[in-house]
Amino acid sequence: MGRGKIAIERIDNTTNRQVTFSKRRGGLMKKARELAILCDADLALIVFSSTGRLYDFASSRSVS
Amino acid sequence: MGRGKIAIERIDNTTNRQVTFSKRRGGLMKKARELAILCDADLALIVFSSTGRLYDFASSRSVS
DNA sequence: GACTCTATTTATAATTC
DNA sequence: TGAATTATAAATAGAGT
Repeated sequence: MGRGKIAIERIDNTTNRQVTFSKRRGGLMKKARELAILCDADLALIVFSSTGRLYDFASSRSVS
Repeated sequence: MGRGKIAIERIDNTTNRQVTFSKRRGGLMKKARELAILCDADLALIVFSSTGRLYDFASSRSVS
């Protein structure tokens, strides 16, 4: 989905893995938010980076 | 991202909303799985449809 | 390491079957 | 409904900053 095609397997290069994590995490959060709004769905998404940092999204109807 | 552009707001038509829910839920789950594999991240995704049905995904490292 | 850019791949809205 | 198709919008891989 970009200049080249990639296989879905662990990215060995650390820098590349971190860049991809940052980009795809943003995309995933955006799509989660869109699904919640478009379809009136209730959802929660929790992501931990490999360094242990936490990122999350929860639709407003979710228990927080 | 399809034949036409849509605004990110609740889809009023019930049939269309259910179809969109099914498609986007699948896409979101796929992207969650890819992020977990590509970036060695730990994540969990929980989705409730407006009818109360539950769908979830958790990477293998997640506590279940 | 967090930005931008853009050629491509991918997801999906509308449609057809 | 429900599954496939297809034209198009959106995400993103790789490169450059």
